[in-house]
Amino acid sequence: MKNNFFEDVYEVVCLIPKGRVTSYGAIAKYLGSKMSARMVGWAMNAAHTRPEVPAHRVVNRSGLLTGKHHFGTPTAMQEALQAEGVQVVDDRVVNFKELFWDPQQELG
DNA sequence: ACACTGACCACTG
DNA sequence: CCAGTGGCCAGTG
Repeated sequence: MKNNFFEDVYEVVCLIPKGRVTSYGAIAKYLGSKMSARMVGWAMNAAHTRPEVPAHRVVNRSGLLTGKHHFGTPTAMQEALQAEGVQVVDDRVVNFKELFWDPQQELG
């Protein structure tokens, strides 16, 4: 695989603490100008090939579970989050602002 | 090489 | 709050 690209995204996603969430844009910023939020979303599509990647912890900038349709079932993402103690209502992370985990801030 | 798409984001009015 | 616009970069037909 020449796409290290994905590996960088996966690495950051795997670093997200349990019960916390982050956004595509935050990951993009952390990885640098080489990455854009759209690319992160695109990379997450390939995350299906990496079961170790907690893709459910990645939501859009408003805490909306935009990627839920890419999981096996429509409720898989929500249930995965709730299983970690993250409350989800109407496809949106409750208290998202508090649970938000910024890699740029937390890692360096 | 061209056009279109995509789990997005920020800015403007 | 909502709609429109531009940017981002790689994949696909």
